[in-house]
Amino acid sequence: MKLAVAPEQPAGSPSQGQIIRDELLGRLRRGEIGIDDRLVDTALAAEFGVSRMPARDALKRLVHEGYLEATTRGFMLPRVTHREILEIFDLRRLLEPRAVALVAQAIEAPQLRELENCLTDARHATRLGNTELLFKASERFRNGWIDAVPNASLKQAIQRYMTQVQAVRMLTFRDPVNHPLIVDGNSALHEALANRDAVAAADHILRFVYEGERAYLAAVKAELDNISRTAKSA
Amino acid sequence: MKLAVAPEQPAGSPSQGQIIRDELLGRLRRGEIGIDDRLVDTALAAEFGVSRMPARDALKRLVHEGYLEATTRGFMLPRVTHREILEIFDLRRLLEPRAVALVAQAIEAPQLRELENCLTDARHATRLGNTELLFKASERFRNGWIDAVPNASLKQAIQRYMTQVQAVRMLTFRDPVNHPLIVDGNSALHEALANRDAVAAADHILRFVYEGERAYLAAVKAELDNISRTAKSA
DNA sequence: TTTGCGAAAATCGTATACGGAATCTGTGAC
DNA sequence: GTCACAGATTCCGTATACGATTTTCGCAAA
Repeated sequence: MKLAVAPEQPAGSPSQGQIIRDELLGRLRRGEIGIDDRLVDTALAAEFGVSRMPARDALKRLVHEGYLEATTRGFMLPRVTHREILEIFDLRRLLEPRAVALVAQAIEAPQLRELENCLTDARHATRLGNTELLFKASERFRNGWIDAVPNASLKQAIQRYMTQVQAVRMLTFRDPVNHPLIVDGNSALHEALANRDAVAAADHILRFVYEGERAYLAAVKAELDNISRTAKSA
Repeated sequence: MKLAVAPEQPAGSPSQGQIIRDELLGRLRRGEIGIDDRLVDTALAAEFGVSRMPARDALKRLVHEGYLEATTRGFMLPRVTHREILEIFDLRRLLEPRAVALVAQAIEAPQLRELENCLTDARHATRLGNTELLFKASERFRNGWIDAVPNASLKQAIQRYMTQVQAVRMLTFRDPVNHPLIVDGNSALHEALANRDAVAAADHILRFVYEGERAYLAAVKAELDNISRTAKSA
Protein backbone atom coordinates (compact mmCIF):
# COMPACT_ATOMS: atom_id res chain seq x y z
CA MET A 1 0.00 0.00 0.00
CA LYS A 2 1.33 3.38 -0.95
CA LEU A 3 0.64 6.53 1.00
CA ALA A 4 0.45 10.04 -0.46
CA VAL A 5 2.67 9.28 -3.42
CA ALA A 6 2.14 12.01 -5.89
CA PRO A 7 2.21 15.72 -5.19
CA GLU A 8 5.08 16.76 -7.49
CA GLN A 9 3.99 19.87 -9.36
CA PRO A 10 7.26 20.86 -11.02
CA ALA A 11 6.22 24.50 -11.44
CA GLY A 12 3.01 26.22 -12.38
CA SER A 13 1.90 22.82 -13.61
CA PRO A 14 -1.78 22.18 -12.94
CA SER A 15 -3.00 19.95 -10.16
CA GLN A 16 -4.53 16.57 -10.86
CA GLY A 17 -7.96 17.96 -10.16
CA GLN A 18 -7.36 20.64 -12.75
CA ILE A 19 -6.22 18.12 -15.31
CA ILE A 20 -9.27 15.96 -14.78
CA ARG A 21 -11.56 18.96 -14.88
CA ASP A 22 -10.06 20.12 -18.17
CA GLU A 23 -10.37 16.68 -19.69
CA LEU A 24 -14.00 16.38 -18.59
CA LEU A 25 -14.78 19.81 -19.95
CA GLY A 26 -13.30 18.72 -23.25
CA ARG A 27 -15.58 15.71 -23.29
CA LEU A 28 -18.55 17.90 -22.46
CA ARG A 29 -17.58 20.27 -25.28
CA ARG A 30 -17.29 17.44 -27.72
CA GLY A 31 -20.66 16.14 -26.62
CA GLU A 32 -19.15 12.89 -25.42
CA ILE A 33 -21.22 12.92 -22.25
CA GLY A 34 -24.85 12.07 -22.78
CA ILE A 35 -27.95 13.26 -21.04
CA ASP A 36 -28.15 10.21 -18.79
CA ASP A 37 -24.52 9.40 -18.28
CA ARG A 38 -23.56 9.47 -14.64
CA LEU A 39 -20.12 10.68 -13.68
CA VAL A 40 -18.89 9.14 -10.46
CA ASP A 41 -15.81 10.19 -8.56
CA THR A 42 -14.50 6.69 -7.94
CA ALA A 43 -14.78 5.74 -11.61
CA LEU A 44 -12.94 8.89 -12.69
CA ALA A 45 -10.33 8.35 -10.01
CA ALA A 46 -9.71 4.86 -11.35
CA GLU A 47 -9.62 6.09 -14.94
CA PHE A 48 -7.05 8.77 -14.18
CA GLY A 49 -5.13 6.66 -11.70
CA VAL A 50 -5.59 9.01 -8.75
CA SER A 51 -7.62 9.05 -5.57
CA ARG A 52 -11.18 10.26 -5.24
CA MET A 53 -10.19 13.70 -4.02
CA PRO A 54 -8.91 15.22 -7.27
CA ALA A 55 -11.79 13.60 -9.15
CA ARG A 56 -14.27 15.06 -6.69
CA ASP A 57 -12.62 18.44 -6.99
CA ALA A 58 -13.04 18.34 -10.74
CA LEU A 59 -16.69 17.30 -10.52
CA LYS A 60 -17.59 19.87 -7.91
CA ARG A 61 -15.89 22.53 -9.91
CA LEU A 62 -17.80 21.62 -13.04
CA VAL A 63 -21.01 21.68 -11.04
CA HIS A 64 -20.16 25.10 -9.85
CA GLU A 65 -19.40 26.22 -13.37
CA GLY A 66 -22.84 25.09 -14.39
CA TYR A 67 -21.68 22.29 -16.66
CA LEU A 68 -22.88 19.48 -14.39
CA GLU A 69 -25.46 18.90 -11.76
CA ALA A 70 -24.91 16.99 -8.52
CA THR A 71 -27.44 14.30 -7.77
CA THR A 72 -27.59 11.82 -4.95
CA ARG A 73 -26.23 9.29 -7.40
CA GLY A 74 -23.39 10.77 -9.35
CA PHE A 75 -23.00 13.88 -11.43
CA MET A 76 -25.00 14.45 -14.59
CA LEU A 77 -25.75 17.02 -17.24
CA PRO A 78 -28.09 19.59 -15.78
CA ARG A 79 -31.74 19.17 -16.54
CA VAL A 80 -32.86 22.34 -18.18
CA THR A 81 -36.43 23.57 -17.91
CA HIS A 82 -38.37 25.08 -20.77
CA ARG A 83 -38.38 28.39 -18.95
CA GLU A 84 -34.63 28.30 -18.48
CA ILE A 85 -34.09 27.58 -22.15
CA LEU A 86 -36.12 30.62 -23.13
CA GLU A 87 -34.13 32.67 -20.63
CA ILE A 88 -30.93 31.48 -22.22
CA PHE A 89 -32.12 32.46 -25.68
CA ASP A 90 -32.67 35.91 -24.24
CA LEU A 91 -29.17 35.93 -22.79
CA ARG A 92 -27.71 34.73 -26.07
CA ARG A 93 -29.32 37.61 -27.92
CA LEU A 94 -27.61 39.98 -25.52
CA LEU A 95 -24.14 38.46 -25.56
CA GLU A 96 -23.47 36.72 -28.81
CA PRO A 97 -23.92 39.56 -31.30
CA ARG A 98 -21.35 41.61 -29.43
CA ALA A 99 -19.10 38.59 -29.09
CA VAL A 100 -19.02 37.79 -32.81
CA ALA A 101 -18.55 41.47 -33.59
CA LEU A 102 -15.42 41.42 -31.47
CA VAL A 103 -14.36 38.18 -33.12
CA ALA A 104 -14.77 39.74 -36.55
CA GLN A 105 -12.28 42.41 -35.56
CA ALA A 106 -9.80 40.07 -33.92
CA ILE A 107 -9.92 36.69 -35.64
CA GLU A 108 -6.76 35.35 -37.24
CA ALA A 109 -6.24 33.26 -40.32
CA PRO A 110 -5.74 29.85 -38.68
CA GLN A 111 -8.93 30.22 -36.69
CA LEU A 112 -10.80 31.27 -39.82
CA ARG A 113 -9.48 28.21 -41.61
CA GLU A 114 -10.63 25.99 -38.77
CA LEU A 115 -14.12 27.48 -39.05
CA GLU A 116 -14.05 26.89 -42.77
CA ASN A 117 -13.11 23.26 -42.23
CA CYS A 118 -16.06 22.87 -39.90
CA LEU A 119 -18.32 24.32 -42.57
CA THR A 120 -16.98 21.93 -45.18
CA ASP A 121 -17.65 19.04 -42.83
CA ALA A 122 -21.12 20.35 -42.11
CA ARG A 123 -22.01 20.63 -45.80
CA HIS A 124 -20.67 17.17 -46.39
CA ALA A 125 -22.72 15.80 -43.49
CA THR A 126 -25.85 17.49 -44.82
CA ARG A 127 -25.38 15.92 -48.24
CA LEU A 128 -25.01 12.53 -46.59
CA GLY A 129 -27.95 13.20 -44.31
CA ASN A 130 -25.71 12.30 -41.39
CA THR A 131 -27.19 14.14 -38.42
CA GLU A 132 -24.52 12.98 -36.01
CA LEU A 133 -21.74 14.35 -38.16
CA LEU A 134 -23.54 17.61 -38.81
CA PHE A 135 -24.07 18.03 -35.09
CA LYS A 136 -20.39 17.54 -34.36
CA ALA A 137 -19.30 19.91 -37.10
CA SER A 138 -21.74 22.57 -36.03
CA GLU A 139 -20.58 22.14 -32.46
CA ARG A 140 -16.98 22.61 -33.51
CA PHE A 141 -17.93 25.66 -35.49
CA ARG A 142 -19.58 27.23 -32.49
CA ASN A 143 -16.71 26.39 -30.15
CA GLY A 144 -14.36 27.74 -32.78
CA TRP A 145 -15.72 31.24 -32.87
CA ILE A 146 -16.32 31.32 -29.12
CA ASP A 147 -12.66 30.47 -28.59
CA ALA A 148 -11.79 33.50 -30.68
CA VAL A 149 -13.73 35.93 -28.50
CA PRO A 150 -11.09 38.37 -27.24
CA ASN A 151 -13.00 39.55 -24.16
CA ALA A 152 -12.28 36.73 -21.72
CA SER A 153 -15.10 37.62 -19.34
CA LEU A 154 -17.62 37.72 -22.15
CA LYS A 155 -16.30 34.44 -23.50
CA GLN A 156 -16.70 32.84 -20.11
CA ALA A 157 -20.24 34.15 -19.75
CA ILE A 158 -21.13 32.53 -23.07
CA GLN A 159 -19.43 29.28 -22.22
CA ARG A 160 -21.40 28.97 -19.00
CA TYR A 161 -24.55 28.04 -20.84
CA MET A 162 -22.79 25.84 -23.35
CA THR A 163 -24.30 22.56 -22.19
CA GLN A 164 -27.77 23.99 -22.15
CA VAL A 165 -27.31 25.18 -25.71
CA GLN A 166 -26.02 21.76 -26.60
CA ALA A 167 -29.11 20.09 -25.18
CA VAL A 168 -31.36 22.37 -27.21
CA ARG A 169 -29.35 21.76 -30.37
CA MET A 170 -29.67 18.03 -29.84
CA LEU A 171 -33.42 18.54 -29.87
CA THR A 172 -33.62 20.75 -32.95
CA PHE A 173 -31.17 18.68 -34.97
CA ARG A 174 -33.62 15.82 -34.91
CA ASP A 175 -35.72 17.52 -37.54
CA PRO A 176 -33.79 17.48 -40.86
CA VAL A 177 -35.72 20.52 -41.99
CA ASN A 178 -33.41 22.53 -39.75
CA HIS A 179 -30.18 21.19 -41.23
CA PRO A 180 -29.85 23.56 -44.19
CA LEU A 181 -30.79 26.48 -41.95
CA ILE A 182 -27.93 25.64 -39.66
CA VAL A 183 -25.43 25.31 -42.47
CA ASP A 184 -26.63 28.52 -44.06
CA GLY A 185 -26.50 30.41 -40.77
CA ASN A 186 -22.98 29.25 -40.07
CA SER A 187 -21.90 30.03 -43.63
CA ALA A 188 -23.23 33.55 -43.39
CA LEU A 189 -21.48 34.05 -40.09
CA HIS A 190 -18.26 32.69 -41.46
CA GLU A 191 -18.40 34.95 -44.47
CA ALA A 192 -18.96 37.99 -42.27
CA LEU A 193 -16.03 37.00 -40.06
CA ALA A 194 -13.82 36.41 -43.09
CA ASN A 195 -14.72 39.90 -44.35
CA ARG A 196 -14.08 41.31 -40.88
CA ASP A 197 -17.58 42.71 -41.07
CA ALA A 198 -18.53 43.11 -37.41
CA VAL A 199 -21.99 44.49 -38.14
CA ALA A 200 -22.94 41.71 -40.51
CA ALA A 201 -21.58 39.11 -38.10
CA ALA A 202 -23.67 40.49 -35.25
CA ASP A 203 -26.74 40.57 -37.47
CA HIS A 204 -26.23 37.01 -38.62
CA ILE A 205 -25.77 35.56 -35.19
CA LEU A 206 -28.79 37.43 -33.90
CA ARG A 207 -30.89 36.04 -36.70
CA PHE A 208 -29.40 32.63 -36.06
CA VAL A 209 -30.35 32.74 -32.40
CA TYR A 210 -33.90 33.78 -33.27
CA GLU A 211 -34.04 31.00 -35.80
CA GLY A 212 -32.78 28.57 -33.16
CA GLU A 213 -35.48 29.66 -30.77
CA ARG A 214 -38.15 29.20 -33.39
CA ALA A 215 -36.82 25.73 -34.21
CA TYR A 216 -36.72 24.86 -30.53
CA LEU A 217 -40.31 25.92 -29.99
CA ALA A 218 -41.37 23.94 -33.04
CA ALA A 219 -39.54 20.88 -31.73
CA VAL A 220 -41.20 21.20 -28.36
CA LYS A 221 -44.59 21.55 -29.99
CA ALA A 222 -43.97 18.46 -32.10
CA GLU A 223 -42.91 16.58 -28.99
CA LEU A 224 -46.08 17.59 -27.16
CA ASP A 225 -48.29 16.64 -30.09
CA ASN A 226 -46.56 13.33 -30.22
CA ILE A 227 -47.17 12.68 -26.55
CA SER A 228 -50.84 13.61 -26.68
CA ARG A 229 -51.31 11.41 -29.76
CA THR A 230 -49.66 8.49 -27.98
CA ALA A 231 -51.80 9.08 -24.92
CA LYS A 232 -54.95 9.16 -27.05
CA SER A 233 -54.16 5.93 -28.82
CA ALA A 234 -53.40 4.19 -25.52
CA MET B 1 -9.63 9.76 18.39
CA LYS B 2 -12.89 9.90 16.47
CA LEU B 3 -13.29 8.78 12.89
CA ALA B 4 -15.78 10.18 10.39
CA VAL B 5 -18.27 11.38 12.95
CA ALA B 6 -20.47 13.83 11.21
CA PRO B 7 -22.23 13.39 7.87
CA GLU B 8 -25.87 13.79 8.96
CA GLN B 9 -27.59 16.07 6.48
CA PRO B 10 -31.19 15.65 7.57
CA ALA B 11 -32.56 16.73 4.16
CA GLY B 12 -31.74 19.53 1.78
CA SER B 13 -29.62 20.92 4.59
CA PRO B 14 -26.36 22.34 3.33
CA SER B 15 -23.03 20.59 3.75
CA GLN B 16 -20.41 21.87 6.13
CA GLY B 17 -18.43 23.20 3.22
CA GLN B 18 -21.46 25.15 2.06
CA ILE B 19 -22.01 26.60 5.52
CA ILE B 20 -18.42 27.72 5.80
CA ARG B 21 -18.49 29.13 2.28
CA ASP B 22 -21.61 31.14 3.05
CA GLU B 23 -20.14 32.49 6.26
CA LEU B 24 -16.92 33.48 4.52
CA LEU B 25 -18.84 35.14 1.73
CA GLY B 26 -20.70 37.14 4.35
CA ARG B 27 -17.40 38.27 5.83
CA LEU B 28 -16.12 39.20 2.41
CA ARG B 29 -19.31 41.15 1.68
CA ARG B 30 -19.04 42.98 4.96
CA GLY B 31 -15.44 43.80 4.18
CA GLU B 32 -14.21 41.89 7.22
CA ILE B 33 -11.38 40.34 5.25
CA GLY B 34 -8.57 42.71 4.42
CA ILE B 35 -6.32 42.91 1.41
CA ASP B 36 -3.49 41.07 3.14
CA ASP B 37 -5.37 38.69 5.37
CA ARG B 38 -4.50 35.10 4.67
CA LEU B 39 -7.22 32.49 4.96
CA VAL B 40 -5.86 29.07 5.82
CA ASP B 41 -7.82 25.88 5.72
CA THR B 42 -6.57 24.51 9.04
CA ALA B 43 -7.47 27.71 10.85
CA LEU B 44 -10.97 27.73 9.40
CA ALA B 45 -11.38 24.05 10.16
CA ALA B 46 -10.49 24.72 13.78
CA GLU B 47 -12.79 27.71 13.94
CA PHE B 48 -15.78 25.78 12.61
CA GLY B 49 -14.89 22.60 14.44
CA VAL B 50 -14.57 20.43 11.33
CA SER B 51 -11.75 18.86 9.38
CA ARG B 52 -9.73 20.53 6.67
CA MET B 53 -11.82 19.10 3.86
CA PRO B 54 -14.98 21.19 4.19
CA ALA B 55 -12.85 24.25 4.86
CA ARG B 56 -10.83 23.57 1.74
CA ASP B 57 -14.00 23.04 -0.23
CA ALA B 58 -15.27 26.41 0.87
CA LEU B 59 -12.01 28.15 0.02
CA LYS B 60 -11.66 26.52 -3.37
CA ARG B 61 -15.23 27.35 -4.20
CA LEU B 62 -14.71 30.98 -3.29
CA VAL B 63 -11.59 30.99 -5.43
CA HIS B 64 -13.59 29.66 -8.29
CA GLU B 65 -16.30 32.23 -7.76
CA GLY B 66 -13.65 34.89 -8.03
CA TYR B 67 -13.89 36.05 -4.43
CA LEU B 68 -10.48 34.72 -3.40
CA GLU B 69 -7.17 33.85 -4.95
CA ALA B 70 -5.07 30.83 -4.09
CA THR B 71 -1.46 31.51 -3.23
CA THR B 72 1.28 29.21 -2.05
CA ARG B 73 0.65 30.59 1.41
CA GLY B 74 -3.05 30.64 2.06
CA PHE B 75 -5.98 32.23 0.25
CA MET B 76 -6.24 35.97 -0.22
CA LEU B 77 -8.34 38.61 -1.93
CA PRO B 78 -7.69 38.48 -5.67
CA ARG B 79 -5.77 41.01 -7.62
CA VAL B 80 -7.93 41.96 -10.58
CA THR B 81 -6.16 43.13 -13.68
CA HIS B 82 -6.92 46.39 -15.36
CA ARG B 83 -7.77 44.59 -18.55
CA GLU B 84 -10.23 42.33 -16.79
CA ILE B 85 -11.97 45.27 -15.22
CA LEU B 86 -12.46 46.92 -18.59
CA GLU B 87 -13.80 43.67 -20.00
CA ILE B 88 -16.31 43.51 -17.21
CA PHE B 89 -17.48 47.04 -17.87
CA ASP B 90 -18.14 45.90 -21.43
CA LEU B 91 -20.10 42.92 -20.18
CA ARG B 92 -22.09 45.07 -17.79
CA ARG B 93 -23.15 47.35 -20.61
CA LEU B 94 -24.52 44.33 -22.42
CA LEU B 95 -26.36 42.71 -19.54
CA GLU B 96 -27.46 45.27 -17.02
CA PRO B 97 -29.67 47.51 -19.17
CA ARG B 98 -31.75 44.54 -20.20
CA ALA B 99 -31.78 43.24 -16.63
CA VAL B 100 -33.12 46.45 -15.10
CA ALA B 101 -35.63 46.74 -17.93
CA LEU B 102 -36.99 43.35 -16.93
CA VAL B 103 -36.91 44.39 -13.28
CA ALA B 104 -38.94 47.50 -14.10
CA GLN B 105 -41.65 45.28 -15.52
CA ALA B 106 -41.61 42.73 -12.72
CA ILE B 107 -40.61 44.41 -9.47
CA GLU B 108 -43.01 44.28 -6.54
CA ALA B 109 -43.77 46.78 -3.83
CA PRO B 110 -41.68 45.26 -1.00
CA GLN B 111 -38.59 45.13 -3.20
CA LEU B 112 -39.16 48.71 -4.27
CA ARG B 113 -39.44 49.75 -0.63
CA GLU B 114 -36.19 47.96 0.16
CA LEU B 115 -34.47 49.87 -2.63
CA GLU B 116 -35.92 53.09 -1.29
CA ASN B 117 -34.56 52.29 2.16
CA CYS B 118 -31.13 51.79 0.68
CA LEU B 119 -31.40 55.14 -1.03
CA THR B 120 -32.38 56.85 2.20
CA ASP B 121 -29.39 55.29 3.92
CA ALA B 122 -27.14 56.34 1.06
CA ARG B 123 -28.32 59.95 1.19
CA HIS B 124 -27.84 59.96 4.94
CA ALA B 125 -24.33 58.57 4.57
CA THR B 126 -23.46 61.18 1.98
CA ARG B 127 -24.59 63.99 4.28
CA LEU B 128 -22.42 62.54 7.04
CA GLY B 129 -19.55 62.04 4.66
CA ASN B 130 -19.42 58.43 5.81
CA THR B 131 -17.89 56.51 2.92
CA GLU B 132 -18.18 53.16 4.65
CA LEU B 133 -21.91 53.57 5.17
CA LEU B 134 -22.48 54.84 1.64
CA PHE B 135 -20.59 51.89 0.26
CA LYS B 136 -22.76 49.45 2.20
CA ALA B 137 -26.00 51.16 1.21
CA SER B 138 -25.00 51.30 -2.43
CA GLU B 139 -24.01 47.65 -2.31
CA ARG B 140 -27.40 46.74 -0.86
CA PHE B 141 -29.12 48.78 -3.54
CA ARG B 142 -27.30 46.93 -6.26
CA ASN B 143 -27.93 43.54 -4.71
CA GLY B 144 -31.54 44.56 -4.28
CA TRP B 145 -32.30 45.15 -7.92
CA ILE B 146 -30.22 42.22 -9.04
CA ASP B 147 -32.27 39.99 -6.77
CA ALA B 148 -35.37 41.23 -8.56
CA VAL B 149 -34.15 40.18 -12.03
CA PRO B 150 -36.75 37.69 -13.22
CA ASN B 151 -34.52 35.95 -15.77
CA ALA B 152 -32.55 33.60 -13.52
CA SER B 153 -29.84 32.89 -16.07
CA LEU B 154 -29.29 36.57 -16.68
CA LYS B 155 -29.24 37.20 -12.95
CA GLN B 156 -26.60 34.54 -12.47
CA ALA B 157 -24.48 35.94 -15.29
CA ILE B 158 -24.51 39.31 -13.56
CA GLN B 159 -23.76 37.87 -10.15
CA ARG B 160 -20.69 36.10 -11.45
CA TYR B 161 -18.73 39.30 -11.68
CA MET B 162 -20.06 40.74 -8.44
CA THR B 163 -16.76 40.71 -6.57
CA GLN B 164 -14.87 42.31 -9.37
CA VAL B 165 -17.45 45.06 -9.41
CA GLN B 166 -17.10 45.33 -5.66
CA ALA B 167 -13.35 45.73 -5.91
CA VAL B 168 -13.76 48.50 -8.46
CA ARG B 169 -16.39 50.24 -6.35
CA MET B 170 -14.06 50.13 -3.38
CA LEU B 171 -11.56 52.02 -5.50
CA THR B 172 -13.92 54.65 -6.87
CA PHE B 173 -15.62 55.27 -3.54
CA ARG B 174 -12.36 56.60 -2.16
CA ASP B 175 -12.84 59.83 -4.03
CA PRO B 176 -15.75 61.73 -2.42
CA VAL B 177 -16.36 63.51 -5.70
CA ASN B 178 -18.05 60.35 -6.87
CA HIS B 179 -20.44 60.07 -3.94
CA PRO B 180 -23.21 62.35 -5.23
CA LEU B 181 -22.96 60.75 -8.66
CA ILE B 182 -23.61 57.37 -7.11
CA VAL B 183 -26.57 58.57 -5.12
CA ASP B 184 -28.01 60.40 -8.11
CA GLY B 185 -27.55 57.40 -10.37
CA ASN B 186 -29.26 55.10 -7.93
CA SER B 187 -32.05 57.59 -7.36
CA ALA B 188 -32.71 57.90 -11.06
CA LEU B 189 -32.76 54.14 -11.43
CA HIS B 190 -35.09 53.78 -8.48
CA GLU B 191 -37.47 56.33 -9.88
CA ALA B 192 -37.57 54.59 -13.24
CA LEU B 193 -38.25 51.27 -11.54
CA ALA B 194 -40.98 52.80 -9.38
CA ASN B 195 -42.60 54.19 -12.54
CA ARG B 196 -42.21 50.81 -14.23
CA ASP B 197 -40.38 52.66 -16.98
CA ALA B 198 -38.22 49.94 -18.52
CA VAL B 199 -36.67 52.23 -21.12
CA ALA B 200 -35.65 54.89 -18.63
CA ALA B 201 -34.28 52.24 -16.28
CA ALA B 202 -32.13 50.76 -19.02
CA ASP B 203 -30.90 54.20 -20.00
CA HIS B 204 -30.04 55.09 -16.43
CA ILE B 205 -28.09 51.97 -15.70
CA LEU B 206 -26.20 52.27 -18.95
CA ARG B 207 -25.22 55.81 -18.09
CA PHE B 208 -24.34 54.66 -14.59
CA VAL B 209 -22.02 51.97 -15.89
CA TYR B 210 -20.31 54.42 -18.22
CA GLU B 211 -19.99 56.83 -15.33
CA GLY B 212 -18.51 54.03 -13.21
CA GLU B 213 -15.96 53.24 -15.89
CA ARG B 214 -14.96 56.87 -16.14
CA ALA B 215 -14.59 57.10 -12.34
CA TYR B 216 -12.55 53.91 -12.33
CA LEU B 217 -10.19 55.19 -14.98
CA ALA B 218 -9.81 58.45 -13.09
CA ALA B 219 -9.03 56.56 -9.89
CA VAL B 220 -6.43 54.46 -11.66
CA LYS B 221 -4.85 57.57 -13.13
CA ALA B 222 -4.77 59.23 -9.70
CA GLU B 223 -3.14 56.13 -8.27
CA LEU B 224 -0.48 56.10 -10.97
CA ASP B 225 0.26 59.79 -10.51
CA ASN B 226 0.58 59.18 -6.82
CA ILE B 227 3.05 56.37 -7.33
CA SER B 228 5.22 58.31 -9.75
CA ARG B 229 5.24 61.28 -7.39
CA THR B 230 6.32 59.06 -4.49
CA ALA B 231 9.00 57.47 -6.64
CA LYS B 232 10.30 60.89 -7.66
CA SER B 233 10.54 62.15 -4.08
CA ALA B 234 12.38 58.99 -3.00
C1' DT C 1 -47.88 -9.99 -13.00
C1' DT C 2 -47.54 -6.61 -9.81
C1' DT C 3 -46.48 -4.98 -5.13
C1' DG C 4 -44.04 -4.62 -0.67
C1' DC C 5 -40.08 -4.86 1.92
C1' DG C 6 -35.55 -5.81 3.65
C1' DA C 7 -30.79 -6.48 2.39
C1' DA C 8 -27.05 -5.06 -0.52
C1' DA C 9 -24.69 -1.80 -3.27
C1' DA C 10 -23.43 2.67 -4.63
C1' DT C 11 -22.02 7.05 -3.63
C1' DC C 12 -21.46 11.14 -1.01
C1' DG C 13 -19.49 13.95 2.72
C1' DT C 14 -16.07 14.08 5.93
C1' DA C 15 -11.91 12.66 8.93
C1' DT C 16 -7.19 11.98 9.27
C1' DA C 17 -2.43 11.27 7.52
C1' DC C 18 1.57 12.09 4.65
C1' DG C 19 4.92 14.12 1.21
C1' DG C 20 6.57 18.09 -1.02
C1' DA C 21 7.14 22.98 -2.06
C1' DA C 22 7.32 27.60 -0.64
C1' DT C 23 8.41 30.60 2.95
C1' DC C 24 10.34 32.01 7.18
C1' DT C 25 13.90 32.10 10.75
C1' DG C 26 18.04 31.68 13.16
C1' DT C 27 22.93 31.46 13.00
C1' DG C 28 27.43 32.22 11.47
C1' DA C 29 30.64 34.60 8.18
C1' DC C 30 32.22 38.77 6.30
C1' DG D 1 25.24 45.55 10.29
C1' DT D 2 24.37 42.71 6.26
C1' DC D 3 24.25 38.53 3.70
C1' DA D 4 23.90 33.62 2.78
C1' DC D 5 22.36 29.38 3.73
C1' DA D 6 20.43 25.48 6.20
C1' DG D 7 16.95 23.89 9.05
C1' DA D 8 12.24 24.58 10.75
C1' DT D 9 7.64 25.90 9.71
C1' DT D 10 3.59 26.47 7.14
C1' DC D 11 0.43 25.06 4.01
C1' DC D 12 -1.18 22.78 -0.05
C1' DG D 13 -2.45 18.63 -2.77
C1' DT D 14 -3.47 14.09 -2.40
C1' DA D 15 -4.28 9.28 -0.37
C1' DT D 16 -7.05 6.39 2.22
C1' DA D 17 -10.77 5.18 5.49
C1' DC D 18 -15.39 5.34 7.50
C1' DG D 19 -20.34 6.40 8.45
C1' DA D 20 -24.72 7.81 6.52
C1' DT D 21 -28.05 8.01 3.03
C1' DT D 22 -30.14 6.93 -1.08
C1' DT D 23 -31.01 3.78 -4.63
C1' DT D 24 -31.30 -0.68 -6.50
C1' DC D 25 -32.32 -5.42 -6.41
C1' DG D 26 -34.01 -9.84 -5.15
C1' DC D 27 -37.48 -12.42 -3.26
C1' DA D 28 -41.77 -13.48 -1.33
C1' DA D 29 -46.75 -12.43 -0.98
C1' DA D 30 -51.07 -10.90 -3.07
